[in-house]
Amino acid sequence: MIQKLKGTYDVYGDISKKHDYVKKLFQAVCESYNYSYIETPLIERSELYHRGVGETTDIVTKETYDFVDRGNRKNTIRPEATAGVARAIIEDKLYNILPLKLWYIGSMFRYERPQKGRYRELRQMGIESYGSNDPIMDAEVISLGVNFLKELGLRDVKVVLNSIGSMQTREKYKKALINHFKSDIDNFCDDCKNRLDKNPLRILDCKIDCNNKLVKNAPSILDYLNEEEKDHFDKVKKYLDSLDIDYEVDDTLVRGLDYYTNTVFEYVTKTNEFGSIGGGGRYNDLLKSLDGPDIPAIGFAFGLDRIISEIESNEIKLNLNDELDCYILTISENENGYALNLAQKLRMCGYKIDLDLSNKNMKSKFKEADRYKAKQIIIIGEEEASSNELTIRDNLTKEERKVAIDDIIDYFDVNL
RNA sequence: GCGGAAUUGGUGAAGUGGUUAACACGGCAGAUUGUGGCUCUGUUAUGCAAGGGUUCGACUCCCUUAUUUCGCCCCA
Repeated sequence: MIQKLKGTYDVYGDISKKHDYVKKLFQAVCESYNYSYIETPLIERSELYHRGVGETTDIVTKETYDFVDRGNRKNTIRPEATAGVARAIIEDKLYNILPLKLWYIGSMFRYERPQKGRYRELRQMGIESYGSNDPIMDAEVISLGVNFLKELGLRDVKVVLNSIGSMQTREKYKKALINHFKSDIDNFCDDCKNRLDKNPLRILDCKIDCNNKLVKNAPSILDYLNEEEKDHFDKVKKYLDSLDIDYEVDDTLVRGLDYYTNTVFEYVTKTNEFGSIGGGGRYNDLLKSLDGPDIPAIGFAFGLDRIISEIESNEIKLNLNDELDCYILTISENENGYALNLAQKLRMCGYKIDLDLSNKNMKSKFKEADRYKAKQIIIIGEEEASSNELTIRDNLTKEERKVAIDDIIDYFDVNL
Protein backbone atom coordinates (compact mmCIF):
# COMPACT_ATOMS: atom_id res chain seq x y z
CA MET A 1 0.00 0.00 0.00
CA ILE A 2 1.24 3.45 -0.80
CA GLN A 3 1.22 5.60 2.29
CA LYS A 4 1.15 9.32 2.63
CA LEU A 5 4.41 11.21 2.92
CA LYS A 6 5.76 11.81 6.38
CA GLY A 7 4.34 14.90 8.01
CA THR A 8 1.31 15.21 5.73
CA TYR A 9 -2.31 14.33 6.39
CA ASP A 10 -5.57 14.02 4.53
CA VAL A 11 -8.33 16.49 5.24
CA TYR A 12 -11.86 15.11 5.08
CA GLY A 13 -14.96 14.59 7.17
CA ASP A 14 -15.05 16.41 10.49
CA ILE A 15 -11.54 17.74 10.05
CA SER A 16 -12.43 19.35 6.76
CA LYS A 17 -15.47 20.95 8.36
CA LYS A 18 -13.26 22.44 11.04
CA HIS A 19 -10.71 23.63 8.53
CA ASP A 20 -13.43 25.20 6.51
CA TYR A 21 -14.90 26.96 9.51
CA VAL A 22 -11.57 28.40 10.62
CA LYS A 23 -10.65 29.52 7.10
CA LYS A 24 -13.99 31.26 6.58
CA LEU A 25 -13.75 33.00 9.91
CA PHE A 26 -10.25 34.20 9.14
CA GLN A 27 -11.41 35.47 5.77
CA ALA A 28 -14.30 37.33 7.37
CA VAL A 29 -12.04 38.97 9.95
CA CYS A 30 -9.51 39.99 7.28
CA GLU A 31 -12.25 41.44 5.15
CA SER A 32 -13.60 43.40 8.05
CA TYR A 33 -10.16 45.04 8.26
CA ASN A 34 -10.30 45.69 4.51
CA TYR A 35 -7.64 43.17 3.55
CA SER A 36 -7.85 41.63 0.11
CA TYR A 37 -6.92 38.12 -0.87
CA ILE A 38 -3.68 37.19 -2.59
CA GLU A 39 -2.54 33.84 -3.87
CA THR A 40 1.01 33.30 -5.03
CA PRO A 41 2.56 30.15 -6.55
CA LEU A 42 3.57 27.20 -4.43
CA ILE A 43 6.96 27.15 -6.12
CA GLU A 44 9.42 29.97 -6.55
CA ARG A 45 13.04 30.34 -7.53
CA SER A 46 15.21 29.13 -4.65
CA GLU A 47 17.04 32.42 -4.68
CA LEU A 48 13.94 34.22 -3.42
CA TYR A 49 14.10 32.42 -0.10
CA HIS A 50 17.85 32.65 0.22
CA ARG A 51 17.70 36.40 -0.15
CA GLY A 52 14.30 37.01 1.39
CA VAL A 53 14.07 34.71 4.37
CA GLY A 54 17.79 34.66 5.03
CA GLU A 55 20.80 32.65 3.97
CA THR A 56 21.66 31.47 7.46
CA THR A 57 18.21 30.72 8.85
CA ASP A 58 17.35 27.13 9.65
CA ILE A 59 14.32 27.32 7.43
CA VAL A 60 16.47 27.95 4.38
CA THR A 61 19.60 25.98 5.23
CA LYS A 62 18.01 22.69 6.20
CA GLU A 63 14.26 22.72 5.82
CA THR A 64 13.37 23.62 2.24
CA TYR A 65 12.01 21.28 -0.39
CA ASP A 66 14.32 22.05 -3.30
CA PHE A 67 14.32 20.57 -6.74
CA VAL A 68 16.01 21.19 -10.05
CA ASP A 69 13.48 21.33 -12.86
CA ARG A 70 13.85 20.00 -16.40
CA GLY A 71 15.32 23.30 -17.47
CA ASN A 72 18.02 22.97 -14.80
CA ARG A 73 16.62 25.79 -12.69
CA LYS A 74 16.77 25.66 -8.91
CA ASN A 75 13.29 25.90 -7.42
CA THR A 76 11.91 25.69 -3.92
CA ILE A 77 8.46 24.78 -2.68
CA ARG A 78 7.51 27.67 -0.45
CA PRO A 79 8.41 27.28 3.24
CA GLU A 80 6.49 30.46 4.12
CA ALA A 81 4.39 33.04 2.34
CA THR A 82 5.92 36.44 3.02
CA ALA A 83 8.78 36.17 0.53
CA GLY A 84 6.48 35.07 -2.30
CA VAL A 85 4.05 37.88 -1.61
CA ALA A 86 6.94 40.35 -1.57
CA ARG A 87 8.11 39.03 -4.93
CA ALA A 88 4.63 39.49 -6.37
CA ILE A 89 4.39 43.02 -5.01
CA ILE A 90 7.65 43.96 -6.72
CA GLU A 91 7.06 42.08 -9.96
CA ASP A 92 3.46 43.19 -10.42
CA LYS A 93 4.16 46.68 -9.08
CA LEU A 94 1.39 46.38 -6.55
CA TYR A 95 3.18 49.07 -4.54
CA ASN A 96 1.84 51.74 -6.89
CA ILE A 97 -1.21 52.04 -4.70
CA LEU A 98 -0.49 52.17 -1.00
CA PRO A 99 -1.35 51.09 1.58
CA LEU A 100 -1.52 47.51 0.46
CA LYS A 101 -3.30 45.13 2.79
CA LEU A 102 -3.25 41.49 1.77
CA TRP A 103 -4.28 38.20 3.34
CA TYR A 104 -3.50 34.66 2.27
CA ILE A 105 -4.02 31.06 3.19
CA GLY A 106 -2.29 27.96 1.95
CA SER A 107 0.13 25.12 2.44
CA MET A 108 3.80 25.68 3.15
CA PHE A 109 6.41 22.94 3.14
CA ARG A 110 9.31 22.43 5.48
CA TYR A 111 11.47 19.36 5.61
CA GLU A 112 11.70 18.76 9.33
CA ARG A 113 10.97 16.01 11.82
CA PRO A 114 7.21 15.96 12.42
CA GLN A 115 5.67 16.20 15.84
CA LYS A 116 2.34 17.19 17.19
CA GLY A 117 1.32 20.49 15.68
CA ARG A 118 4.23 20.44 13.29
CA TYR A 119 3.97 19.02 9.86
CA ARG A 120 5.99 18.98 6.69
CA GLU A 121 2.97 20.33 4.89
CA LEU A 122 1.82 23.11 7.18
CA ARG A 123 -1.16 25.29 6.51
CA GLN A 124 -0.71 28.93 7.25
CA MET A 125 -3.01 31.89 7.06
CA GLY A 126 -1.73 35.36 7.50
CA ILE A 127 -1.65 38.97 6.48
CA GLU A 128 0.84 41.37 4.93
CA SER A 129 0.41 45.09 5.38
CA TYR A 130 2.61 47.36 3.26
CA GLY A 131 3.09 51.09 3.17
CA SER A 132 3.03 52.31 6.74
CA ASN A 133 5.70 52.50 9.39
CA ASP A 134 3.30 54.08 11.83
CA PRO A 135 3.13 52.16 15.11
CA ILE A 136 -0.63 52.36 14.81
CA MET A 137 -0.30 49.89 11.95
CA ASP A 138 1.61 47.49 14.20
CA ALA A 139 -1.22 47.68 16.68
CA GLU A 140 -3.87 47.16 14.03
CA VAL A 141 -2.13 44.10 12.63
CA ILE A 142 -1.69 42.57 16.07
CA SER A 143 -5.29 43.32 16.95
CA LEU A 144 -6.56 41.58 13.82
CA GLY A 145 -5.00 38.36 15.04
CA VAL A 146 -6.31 38.86 18.55
CA ASN A 147 -9.83 39.47 17.31
CA PHE A 148 -9.71 36.41 15.12
CA LEU A 149 -8.68 34.22 18.06
CA LYS A 150 -11.39 35.78 20.21
CA GLU A 151 -14.05 35.09 17.62
CA LEU A 152 -12.86 31.52 17.38
CA GLY A 153 -13.49 31.21 21.09
CA LEU A 154 -9.86 30.73 22.05
CA ARG A 155 -9.48 32.43 25.40
CA ASP A 156 -6.25 32.36 27.32
CA VAL A 157 -4.22 33.54 24.38
CA LYS A 158 -1.76 36.32 24.93
CA VAL A 159 0.52 38.32 22.73
CA VAL A 160 4.21 38.14 23.48
CA LEU A 161 5.89 41.28 22.22
CA ASN A 162 9.39 42.51 21.65
CA SER A 163 11.37 44.91 19.51
CA ILE A 164 14.59 43.78 17.91
CA GLY A 165 15.37 47.11 16.30
CA SER A 166 17.15 47.55 13.03
CA MET A 167 19.91 45.42 11.57
CA GLN A 168 22.50 47.84 13.01
CA THR A 169 20.94 47.75 16.44
CA ARG A 170 20.93 44.00 16.41
CA GLU A 171 24.59 43.81 15.37
CA LYS A 172 25.56 46.03 18.26
CA TYR A 173 23.48 43.95 20.63
CA LYS A 174 24.91 40.69 19.32
CA LYS A 175 28.42 41.93 19.99
CA ALA A 176 27.44 42.90 23.48
CA LEU A 177 25.93 39.46 24.07
CA ILE A 178 28.97 37.66 22.73
CA ASN A 179 31.16 39.70 25.07
CA HIS A 180 28.83 38.94 27.92
CA PHE A 181 28.86 35.16 27.45
CA LYS A 182 32.36 34.68 26.08
CA SER A 183 34.15 34.46 29.41
CA ASP A 184 32.10 31.56 30.69
CA ILE A 185 30.91 29.84 27.52
CA ASP A 186 32.56 26.57 28.54
CA ASN A 187 29.91 26.12 31.19
CA PHE A 188 27.09 26.27 28.66
CA CYS A 189 25.50 23.39 26.77
CA ASP A 190 26.92 22.33 23.41
CA ASP A 191 24.08 23.95 21.51
CA CYS A 192 24.79 27.27 23.14
CA LYS A 193 28.48 27.00 22.37
CA ASN A 194 27.52 26.80 18.73
CA ARG A 195 25.02 29.59 19.09
CA LEU A 196 27.54 32.02 20.54
CA ASP A 197 28.84 33.20 17.18
CA LYS A 198 26.00 32.18 14.94
CA ASN A 199 22.98 33.40 16.85
CA PRO A 200 23.76 34.50 20.42
CA LEU A 201 20.18 35.73 20.93
CA ARG A 202 19.06 32.12 21.05
CA ILE A 203 21.15 31.47 24.15
CA LEU A 204 18.67 33.63 26.04
CA ASP A 205 15.82 31.18 25.63
CA CYS A 206 17.84 27.99 25.95
CA LYS A 207 15.97 25.48 28.10
CA ILE A 208 19.12 23.93 29.48
CA ASP A 209 20.99 27.05 30.46
CA CYS A 210 18.02 29.15 31.51
CA ASN A 211 19.14 29.17 35.12
CA ASN A 212 22.67 30.29 34.36
CA LYS A 213 23.56 33.57 36.06
CA LEU A 214 24.90 35.04 32.87
CA VAL A 215 21.61 34.37 31.12
CA LYS A 216 19.67 35.98 33.93
CA ASN A 217 21.68 39.17 33.98
CA ALA A 218 22.33 39.36 30.25
CA PRO A 219 21.88 42.75 28.58
CA SER A 220 18.45 43.41 27.10
CA ILE A 221 17.97 44.34 23.46
CA LEU A 222 15.52 46.96 24.61
CA ASP A 223 18.43 48.93 26.06
CA TYR A 224 20.17 48.95 22.70
CA LEU A 225 17.31 50.44 20.68
CA ASN A 226 17.98 53.96 19.40
CA GLU A 227 15.61 56.82 20.25
CA GLU A 228 13.46 56.33 17.19
CA GLU A 229 13.11 52.59 17.74
CA LYS A 230 12.32 53.08 21.41
CA ASP A 231 9.70 55.64 20.55
CA HIS A 232 8.14 53.31 17.99
CA PHE A 233 7.99 50.45 20.46
CA ASP A 234 6.51 52.67 23.20
CA LYS A 235 3.79 53.85 20.85
CA VAL A 236 2.94 50.30 19.80
CA LYS A 237 2.46 49.40 23.44
CA LYS A 238 0.37 52.50 24.02
CA TYR A 239 -1.96 51.65 21.15
CA LEU A 240 -2.26 48.05 22.30
CA ASP A 241 -3.18 49.33 25.75
CA SER A 242 -5.86 51.51 24.29
CA LEU A 243 -7.23 48.53 22.35
CA ASP A 244 -7.27 46.56 25.60
CA ILE A 245 -5.05 43.83 24.20
CA ASP A 246 -3.43 41.46 26.65
CA TYR A 247 0.27 41.45 25.87
CA GLU A 248 3.50 40.78 27.63
CA VAL A 249 6.89 42.17 26.70
CA ASP A 250 9.55 39.49 26.47
CA ASP A 251 12.93 40.90 25.57
CA THR A 252 14.24 37.41 24.74
CA LEU A 253 11.71 36.84 21.97
CA VAL A 254 13.60 36.28 18.74
CA ARG A 255 12.19 35.06 15.50
CA GLY A 256 13.81 32.68 13.10
CA LEU A 257 13.54 34.68 9.91
CA ASP A 258 16.13 37.29 9.01
CA TYR A 259 13.76 39.84 7.57
CA TYR A 260 12.28 41.09 10.82
CA THR A 261 13.00 44.59 12.11
CA ASN A 262 11.66 46.39 15.19
CA THR A 263 8.37 44.90 16.31
CA VAL A 264 8.14 41.12 16.65
CA PHE A 265 5.34 39.19 18.33
CA GLU A 266 3.84 35.77 18.87
CA TYR A 267 0.42 34.50 19.81
CA VAL A 268 0.89 32.08 22.68
CA THR A 269 -1.67 29.93 24.48
CA LYS A 270 -1.57 29.28 28.21
CA THR A 271 -1.05 25.56 27.73
CA ASN A 272 1.83 26.47 25.45
CA GLU A 273 1.62 23.18 23.60
CA PHE A 274 3.56 24.30 20.57
CA GLY A 275 5.48 27.36 21.61
CA SER A 276 3.13 29.53 19.61
CA ILE A 277 0.14 29.28 17.31
CA GLY A 278 1.15 32.28 15.27
CA GLY A 279 3.79 34.90 14.96
CA GLY A 280 4.97 37.82 12.98
CA GLY A 281 6.56 41.20 13.00
CA ARG A 282 7.73 44.15 11.02
CA TYR A 283 9.96 43.68 7.98
CA ASN A 284 10.71 47.15 6.71
CA ASP A 285 13.77 46.13 4.69
CA LEU A 286 12.38 43.09 2.92
CA LEU A 287 11.22 44.72 -0.29
CA LYS A 288 14.43 46.69 -0.65
CA SER A 289 16.53 43.58 -0.11
CA LEU A 290 14.72 41.94 -3.04
CA ASP A 291 15.58 44.90 -5.31
CA GLY A 292 12.19 46.49 -4.79
CA PRO A 293 11.31 49.95 -3.51
CA ASP A 294 11.92 50.92 0.10
CA ILE A 295 8.49 50.33 1.61
CA PRO A 296 7.83 49.41 5.25
CA ALA A 297 5.69 46.39 6.05
CA ILE A 298 4.35 44.26 8.86
CA GLY A 299 2.49 40.97 8.99
CA PHE A 300 1.96 37.66 10.73
CA ALA A 301 1.00 34.07 10.08
CA PHE A 302 -1.10 31.61 12.03
CA GLY A 303 -0.58 27.87 11.87
CA LEU A 304 -3.96 26.50 10.81
CA ASP A 305 -3.06 23.01 11.98
CA ARG A 306 -2.07 24.34 15.39
CA ILE A 307 -5.20 26.41 15.72
CA ILE A 308 -7.32 23.36 14.92
CA SER A 309 -5.58 21.28 17.52
CA GLU A 310 -5.88 24.11 20.02
CA ILE A 311 -9.63 24.17 19.36
CA GLU A 312 -9.75 20.43 19.92
CA SER A 313 -7.76 20.36 23.13
CA ASN A 314 -9.86 23.22 24.52
CA GLU A 315 -13.01 21.39 23.41
CA ILE A 316 -14.35 24.50 21.79
CA LYS A 317 -17.62 23.88 20.03
CA LEU A 318 -17.72 25.42 16.58
CA ASN A 319 -20.93 26.27 14.89
CA LEU A 320 -20.16 24.10 11.89
CA ASN A 321 -23.52 24.65 10.24
CA ASP A 322 -23.43 21.20 8.74
CA GLU A 323 -27.11 20.35 9.07
CA LEU A 324 -29.22 19.48 6.10
CA ASP A 325 -32.27 21.69 5.65
CA CYS A 326 -34.35 18.86 4.37
CA TYR A 327 -34.08 15.20 3.47
CA ILE A 328 -36.52 13.84 0.93
CA LEU A 329 -37.64 10.28 1.47
CA THR A 330 -39.63 8.19 -0.95
CA ILE A 331 -41.82 5.23 -0.10
CA SER A 332 -41.23 3.41 -3.33
CA GLU A 333 -39.20 3.71 -6.48
CA ASN A 334 -42.18 5.17 -8.34
CA GLU A 335 -41.86 8.48 -6.50
CA ASN A 336 -38.14 8.90 -7.13
CA GLY A 337 -38.63 11.05 -10.22
CA TYR A 338 -41.05 13.29 -8.38
CA ALA A 339 -38.60 13.57 -5.48
CA LEU A 340 -35.71 14.43 -7.73
CA ASN A 341 -37.63 17.27 -9.32
CA LEU A 342 -38.69 18.60 -5.93
CA ALA A 343 -35.09 18.45 -4.71
CA GLN A 344 -33.89 20.44 -7.69
CA LYS A 345 -36.50 23.11 -7.12
CA LEU A 346 -35.63 23.49 -3.45
CA ARG A 347 -31.90 23.54 -4.17
CA MET A 348 -32.41 26.35 -6.67
CA CYS A 349 -34.05 28.28 -3.85
CA GLY A 350 -30.87 27.91 -1.83
CA TYR A 351 -31.83 25.11 0.52
CA LYS A 352 -29.47 22.31 1.39
CA ILE A 353 -31.26 19.19 0.27
CA ASP A 354 -30.45 15.52 -0.04
CA LEU A 355 -32.43 12.45 -0.94
CA ASP A 356 -31.85 8.76 -1.35
CA LEU A 357 -33.00 7.17 -4.55
CA SER A 358 -31.90 3.66 -3.66
CA ASN A 359 -34.38 1.01 -2.68
CA LYS A 360 -33.38 0.84 0.93
CA ASN A 361 -36.07 0.28 3.50
CA MET A 362 -37.71 3.09 5.41
CA LYS A 363 -35.61 2.51 8.46
CA SER A 364 -32.36 3.03 6.57
CA LYS A 365 -33.67 6.19 4.98
CA PHE A 366 -34.69 7.68 8.28
CA LYS A 367 -31.33 6.77 9.71
CA GLU A 368 -29.63 8.47 6.83
CA ALA A 369 -31.70 11.61 7.40
CA ASP A 370 -30.41 11.67 10.96
CA ARG A 371 -26.85 11.07 9.91
CA TYR A 372 -27.07 14.14 7.71
CA LYS A 373 -28.68 16.06 10.59
CA ALA A 374 -31.75 16.88 8.53
CA LYS A 375 -33.98 19.52 10.09
CA GLN A 376 -37.01 18.51 8.05
CA ILE A 377 -38.00 15.31 6.32
CA ILE A 378 -40.36 15.26 3.35
CA ILE A 379 -42.03 11.92 2.84
CA ILE A 380 -43.35 11.18 -0.61
CA GLY A 381 -45.53 8.21 -1.39
CA GLU A 382 -48.06 7.48 -4.09
CA GLU A 383 -50.69 9.60 -2.35
CA GLU A 384 -48.46 12.67 -2.05
CA ALA A 385 -47.15 12.45 -5.58
CA SER A 386 -50.63 12.37 -7.04
CA SER A 387 -52.18 15.01 -4.77
CA ASN A 388 -49.17 17.36 -4.52
CA GLU A 389 -49.83 17.47 -0.78
CA LEU A 390 -46.49 16.66 0.83
CA THR A 391 -46.01 15.10 4.21
CA ILE A 392 -43.42 17.05 6.17
CA ARG A 393 -41.99 15.85 9.42
CA ASP A 394 -40.14 18.23 11.67
CA ASN A 395 -37.21 16.12 12.75
CA LEU A 396 -36.85 17.95 16.05
CA THR A 397 -40.43 17.98 17.32
CA LYS A 398 -41.45 14.86 15.32
CA GLU A 399 -44.61 16.68 14.31
CA GLU A 400 -45.93 15.74 10.96
CA ARG A 401 -48.19 17.78 8.74
CA LYS A 402 -49.42 18.10 5.20
CA VAL A 403 -48.21 21.01 3.10
CA ALA A 404 -49.16 21.75 -0.48
CA ILE A 405 -46.17 21.67 -2.79
CA ASP A 406 -46.72 25.32 -3.72
CA ASP A 407 -46.54 26.37 -0.08
CA ILE A 408 -43.39 24.51 0.70
CA ILE A 409 -41.10 27.54 0.43
CA ASP A 410 -43.32 29.48 2.82
CA TYR A 411 -43.21 26.57 5.19
CA PHE A 412 -39.42 26.50 5.06
CA ASP A 413 -39.19 30.25 5.57
CA VAL A 414 -41.06 29.85 8.83
CA ASN A 415 -39.66 26.57 10.06
CA LEU A 416 -35.98 26.58 9.10
C1' G B 1 19.81 15.58 11.45
C1' C B 2 20.01 12.74 16.64
C1' G B 3 17.47 9.74 20.61
C1' G B 4 12.98 7.00 22.89
C1' A B 5 7.98 4.63 22.29
C1' A B 6 4.39 2.70 19.06
C1' U B 7 1.63 0.49 14.44
C1' U B 8 -4.25 -5.31 14.99
C1' G B 9 -11.37 -4.04 10.36
C1' G B 10 -14.59 2.23 9.00
C1' U B 11 -13.61 3.56 14.66
C1' G B 12 -12.17 2.29 19.99
C1' A B 13 -9.56 -1.78 21.11
C1' A B 14 -8.45 -7.48 23.55
C1' G B 15 -5.19 -11.36 22.33
C1' U B 16 -1.54 -15.82 22.06
C1' G B 17 4.77 -19.34 18.92
C1' G B 18 0.03 -23.72 17.03
C1' U B 19 -6.41 -25.25 14.07
C1' U B 20 -12.37 -20.61 12.71
C1' A B 21 -8.26 -13.12 15.60
C1' A B 22 -12.45 -11.47 21.58
C1' C B 23 -15.62 -7.40 22.84
C1' A B 24 -17.88 -2.55 21.76
C1' C B 25 -19.40 1.33 18.35
C1' G B 26 -20.46 2.13 13.37
C1' G B 27 -22.10 -0.04 8.44
C1' C B 28 -25.26 -3.41 5.76
C1' A B 29 -29.59 -6.89 5.64
C1' G B 30 -33.93 -8.63 8.12
C1' A B 31 -37.96 -9.08 12.11
C1' U B 32 -41.27 -4.38 10.42
C1' U B 33 -43.12 -3.94 1.91
C1' G B 34 -46.33 4.26 4.32
C1' U B 35 -42.75 6.25 9.10
C1' G B 36 -37.05 4.97 11.82
C1' G B 37 -33.92 6.35 15.97
C1' C B 38 -35.90 1.06 21.66
C1' U B 39 -35.43 -4.27 21.12
C1' C B 40 -33.98 -8.77 18.68
C1' U B 41 -31.47 -11.72 14.62
C1' G B 42 -27.85 -12.24 10.86
C1' U B 43 -23.60 -10.13 8.55
C1' U B 44 -19.18 -7.11 8.53
C1' A B 45 -10.30 -8.11 9.21
C1' U B 46 -8.67 -15.02 3.81
C1' G B 47 -5.94 -10.89 7.83
C1' C B 48 -2.85 -8.15 12.61
C1' A B 49 1.81 -1.23 8.69
C1' A B 50 5.04 -3.30 4.22
C1' G B 51 8.95 -6.65 2.84
C1' G B 52 12.39 -10.34 4.27
C1' G B 53 14.38 -13.99 7.89
C1' U B 54 14.21 -17.83 12.06
C1' U B 55 10.66 -22.02 12.76
C1' C B 56 7.25 -28.07 11.41
C1' G B 57 4.24 -23.55 12.31
C1' A B 58 4.73 -16.18 13.21
C1' C B 59 -0.08 -11.18 14.38
C1' U B 60 3.34 -13.01 18.35
C1' C B 61 10.77 -13.74 17.89
C1' C B 62 14.79 -11.13 14.61
C1' C B 63 16.16 -7.56 10.59
C1' U B 64 14.98 -3.69 7.07
C1' U B 65 11.69 0.05 5.36
C1' A B 66 7.38 3.22 5.96
C1' U B 67 4.18 5.96 9.08
C1' U B 68 2.58 7.95 13.96
C1' U B 69 3.93 9.92 18.56
C1' C B 70 7.41 12.14 22.43
C1' G B 71 12.13 14.77 23.44
C1' C B 72 16.39 17.75 21.15
C1' C B 73 17.17 21.39 17.18
C1' C B 74 13.93 24.86 15.06
C1' C B 75 9.33 26.96 13.91
C1' A B 76 3.31 28.12 12.52
